[in-house]
Amino acid sequence: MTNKAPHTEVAHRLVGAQQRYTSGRRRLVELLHGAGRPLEIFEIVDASADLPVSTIYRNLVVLEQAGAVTRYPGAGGSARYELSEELVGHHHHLVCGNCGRMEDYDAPPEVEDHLRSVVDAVAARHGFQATSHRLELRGLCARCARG
Amino acid sequence: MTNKAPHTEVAHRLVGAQQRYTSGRRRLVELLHGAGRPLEIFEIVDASADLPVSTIYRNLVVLEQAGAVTRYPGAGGSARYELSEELVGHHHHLVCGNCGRMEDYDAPPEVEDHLRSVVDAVAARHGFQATSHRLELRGLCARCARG
DNA sequence: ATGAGTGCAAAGGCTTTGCATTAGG
DNA sequence: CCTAATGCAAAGCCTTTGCACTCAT
Repeated sequence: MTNKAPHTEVAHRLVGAQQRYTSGRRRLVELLHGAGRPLEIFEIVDASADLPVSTIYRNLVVLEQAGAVTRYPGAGGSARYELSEELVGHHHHLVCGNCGRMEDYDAPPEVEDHLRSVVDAVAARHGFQATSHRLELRGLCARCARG
Repeated sequence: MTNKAPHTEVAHRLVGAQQRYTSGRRRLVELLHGAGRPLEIFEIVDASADLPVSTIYRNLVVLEQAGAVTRYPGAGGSARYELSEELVGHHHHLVCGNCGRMEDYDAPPEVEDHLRSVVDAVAARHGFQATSHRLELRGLCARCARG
C-alpha cells in the first residue's frame, strides 16, 4: 500500500490538468501517502499547522479534480481524503461507528472477481454506469471493541 | 420497499427512547417513507416548507437516536437520511457522481449470502466487529448517463 | 397539569472568497 | 517574466443553541 512516493504520478496528473505541483500540494500528497487511510480535513489541518486552511481546502479541490486524491464524505459531515485508487490501488473501507476512523482493507482476488460480476449485474439491471464500487463495513474497530 | 406506513414501528421506537411521536416527526417519517431513497437535508427542508429548519434538524437527530432513520454522509457535505434498515429492510446504494442522487437497490439472496461470508472473513481478519455492510456503486445514474 | 417539543432569531463553526503578494515554469 | 498559487482576513452558509410558548400525554 505505502509504496514509493507517488510524486511523479501526481505531477503528471497535475500537469495534465494545467496545474503546478507546488510545495503545498506536495506536502498534502506526502501526508496522505504516509497515512495509508482516508484523513479527515481536521487531521490534515492539524498535521499541516503552517499551511493556511484556505490553501489546504483549495489544493484538495485541485488534487481531486486532477484525479490525484479522492474525497469521501465523513460521518460527522467533515470530508475525508485519500490518494486516489489509481495511485494506491483498489481497496475497500472499514468504518468505525465509535471513533469514526476509516481504515483501508484489500479483498482477496476471488472476492474481487465476484464483486465485479455482481456490480455488472446490478448496474445493468438499473441502467447505471458504474465506475467504481466499494464494500464498506460499519461497526467497531479493534480498538473500540476492546473498550 | 414502500410498504405500509411504518408509523407503529416508529412510534414504538420513540416510546422506547422516551420520546413523543409528534406531528412534525410524523411528517418527516412520511416524507422519507414516500421517497424510498435517502433524502438530502435540503430536500427535506424544501419538502417541509412550513417546518422550521431547527425542528427538522432536531427531529432527525431524535429519530436517528431512536433507530428510526439512518444518516448517510452526502457527497456535498450535506447529510442524507432514510428510514432505517429495520424498517425498510436491508439494501444497498447506487450513488450518481453527476447529480449526487442516491438510490436504493436490493441484492439477490445468493449475493447477499456471499457478501455476508466475505464480511465475516474480513471482519475476523481485522479484529473488526461489523454490524452492517454495504456494497456501494458509484458512477452515472441512468438519467445522467443519457446526457 | 407539566415537561417535552416547537418556533423564531441569534450564535457557531467550518468552508469559501477577495485581493495583494509570492513563487513556479 | 507572467500567470498561477499563496496567505491573510472577511464573508458565507449550513447547523446548532437559547428561550419563551405550545402541545402531547
